[in-house]
Amino acid sequence: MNTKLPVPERLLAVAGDLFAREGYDAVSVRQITSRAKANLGAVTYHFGSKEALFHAVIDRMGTPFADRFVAIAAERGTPLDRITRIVTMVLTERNLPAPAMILRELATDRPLPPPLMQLMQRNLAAVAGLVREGQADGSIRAGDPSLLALSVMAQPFLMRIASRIPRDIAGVDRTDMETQRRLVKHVVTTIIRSLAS
Amino acid sequence: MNTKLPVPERLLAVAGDLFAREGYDAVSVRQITSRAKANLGAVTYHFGSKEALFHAVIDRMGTPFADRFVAIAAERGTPLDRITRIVTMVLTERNLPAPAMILRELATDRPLPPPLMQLMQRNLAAVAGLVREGQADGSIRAGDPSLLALSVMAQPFLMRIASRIPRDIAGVDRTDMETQRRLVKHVVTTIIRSLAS
DNA sequence: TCCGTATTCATACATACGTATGAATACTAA
DNA sequence: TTAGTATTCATACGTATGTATGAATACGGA
Repeated sequence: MNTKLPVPERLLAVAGDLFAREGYDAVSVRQITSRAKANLGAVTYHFGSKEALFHAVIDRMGTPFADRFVAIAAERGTPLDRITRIVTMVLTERNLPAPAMILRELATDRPLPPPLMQLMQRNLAAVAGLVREGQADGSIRAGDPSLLALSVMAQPFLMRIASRIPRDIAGVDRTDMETQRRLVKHVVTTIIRSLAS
Repeated sequence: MNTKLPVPERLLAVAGDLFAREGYDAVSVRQITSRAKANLGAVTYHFGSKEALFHAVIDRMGTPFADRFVAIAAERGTPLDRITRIVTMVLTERNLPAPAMILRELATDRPLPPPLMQLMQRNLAAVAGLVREGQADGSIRAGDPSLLALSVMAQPFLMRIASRIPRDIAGVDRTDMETQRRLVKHVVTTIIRSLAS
């Protein structure tokens, strides 16, 4: 870990990586501080607690993620175009820990961290807005925009983590460039078919 | 926990509940044994280790789950009908811990437990088979059956865990009967639209 | 330079963890 | 009833956990 950066920054980066990959419970404060080349007490000192650091991490990785949603939603193009762009972004962007993080927390009975809730709220609102736009101009079929937004996001989120499923089971392999292009095309086609009126 | 059942049975039941709700790392052997009214050493004695118990739990909850998939796939009706039945089952069945378990493990970088892999393999194979059937009789559009199967399952799996999202964010609320019916209808409609040729 | 605050550091604390141990008890077949 | 195995039980071991403590050091403005 780059020792030039300030300690809280290093902690956020390392913790973000570890939490996203292993989950909150599987990562210890000692792992974080040692990889960040910080003292054991640094988490308590700079963030107050491990949980507070976790929330800060969600915030830090979630804000630019949601910003991308909002930015794409504000671009030019038909609503279906912009939805396609968001879906493609979620599928192809490198180092995008948010989807796995969101799915893991959703799948767990623990109370959702407030920053995670806010993050999902922003993402879904952006997509739901596009759905409403499309419904208004007749390009998207009728239906609850919130539900449709959830349906839209379900596939790219799941496909992203499903790249862990061996190819012989699911036919997904994110490492191969050509396979990835086919995957994006597949997901986009599937989503547009489910949305178009 | 019903003390009439044999200890390994009780351990499987309690551990299944806890692992499904909290995840492997957040559950301790002491929690399991105390709720199962068994001795602390019971996990080691009957299963060998906490991890072995985890695998046994996946196997025990996964087998009937996958059996349902295979059974429905073998029923009468058009392929789209049977896919609809599987999707409805995943969405409405009570006490179905498998989807959350699968999503959480997929979202985590740890090696997938072998029984979980086998479970997904069976589920996806059942759906992919139906897709192939539908492609053969012309009712389902062209496309990689494995990918289409993944696309089909993405929504019910995500919607099941998304019931944790407050209604004002996502419009999902599994507790209300009428809302649930609407949700099933929505998901089924969306999936059929994305599959039909 | 000096002072006061901010940060780092090593270490301690209490608790929790998964597993091992060996004695005690329960059970089953002869 | 007895012998032998299966299971239960309390407890111990070593290690790991998140956080607290107080001394040491670094730093920035007067």
